[in-house]
Amino acid sequence: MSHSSRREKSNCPISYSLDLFGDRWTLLVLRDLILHGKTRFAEFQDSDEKIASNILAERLRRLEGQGVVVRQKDPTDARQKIYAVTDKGQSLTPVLLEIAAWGASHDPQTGAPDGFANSFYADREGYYREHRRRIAELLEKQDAG
Amino acid sequence: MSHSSRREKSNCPISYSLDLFGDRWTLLVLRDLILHGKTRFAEFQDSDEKIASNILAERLRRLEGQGVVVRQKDPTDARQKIYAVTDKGQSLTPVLLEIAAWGASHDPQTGAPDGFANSFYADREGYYREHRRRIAELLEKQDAG
DNA sequence: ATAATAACTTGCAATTTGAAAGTAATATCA
DNA sequence: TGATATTACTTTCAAATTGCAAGTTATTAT
Repeated sequence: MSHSSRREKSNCPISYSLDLFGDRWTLLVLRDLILHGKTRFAEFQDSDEKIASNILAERLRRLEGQGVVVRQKDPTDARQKIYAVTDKGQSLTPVLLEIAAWGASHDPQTGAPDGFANSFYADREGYYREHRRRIAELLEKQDAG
Repeated sequence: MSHSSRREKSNCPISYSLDLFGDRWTLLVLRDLILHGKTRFAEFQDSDEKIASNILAERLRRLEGQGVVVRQKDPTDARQKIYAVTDKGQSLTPVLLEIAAWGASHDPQTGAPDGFANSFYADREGYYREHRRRIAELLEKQDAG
């Protein structure tokens, strides 16, 4: 009975999206997965915002249930699970980048790289492409390591 | 002590953004303001999701406090307040449209216009332009009425 | 004058969150 | 091999937030 099931029906696509990630933590987990290439439970817990383990577990369960994330066993260590985004999850990249760009351009103390928002706004498609490259590279290194 | 003040500091631009709109209701209010041209307290209450009046009041107060929204008195009726987005608020349009497009493309039962997501993804900048036109037109009609 | 209306506020029960501690399975170390 | 760490969670419970319903206050309409 958590989340949307008590709410009024709405066929608004924004409302649909918010049923899935309209809370603080879900988008931060997706940020770590999609933008930072994180894959382990403990890695999500390590980020600055310090998500509680019970909340993290619940959010990952929901994301998996909605087909946004998959949970695989780590072949090299049976204690660990590998979390990864599906295509449905990957397609949230532009949402995350817009949110990041907005934050970067309005937070006087942003920690985002200099000129990030401007170069993103100047050529979104180009930025997406470059981002894909960066992440592919990052995950490749992880597999190697 | 509500919202971010108890949280760990993070200089992540996404975290900054979520401090402002990382909850269900704030983005729905912004949707109504930015995408539907709503301007009155009662109009926000009328949307399908049925936000409670105390929550709505609190969210509008925060948005005003953060310079995302302004509250003006209606010159023709002293009971009413006119809510409008500032430039900072307007610049959230791409965030909302990305969220809408994602929802529309993944919700089998979306109520979004046919082909919305595709035409948005095909030419974002073009869509932003057209959207600006539509809203300008809409607000003009409201002033006339 | 009287009744509506608009924009809120208040009170309170119910839900959700967050911090801390605990558990189970596996891996590493001495 | 037995003891100690790790990893990914679960459990517990107090505290914070939410959501309804019912006010309240200041206008405006009849």
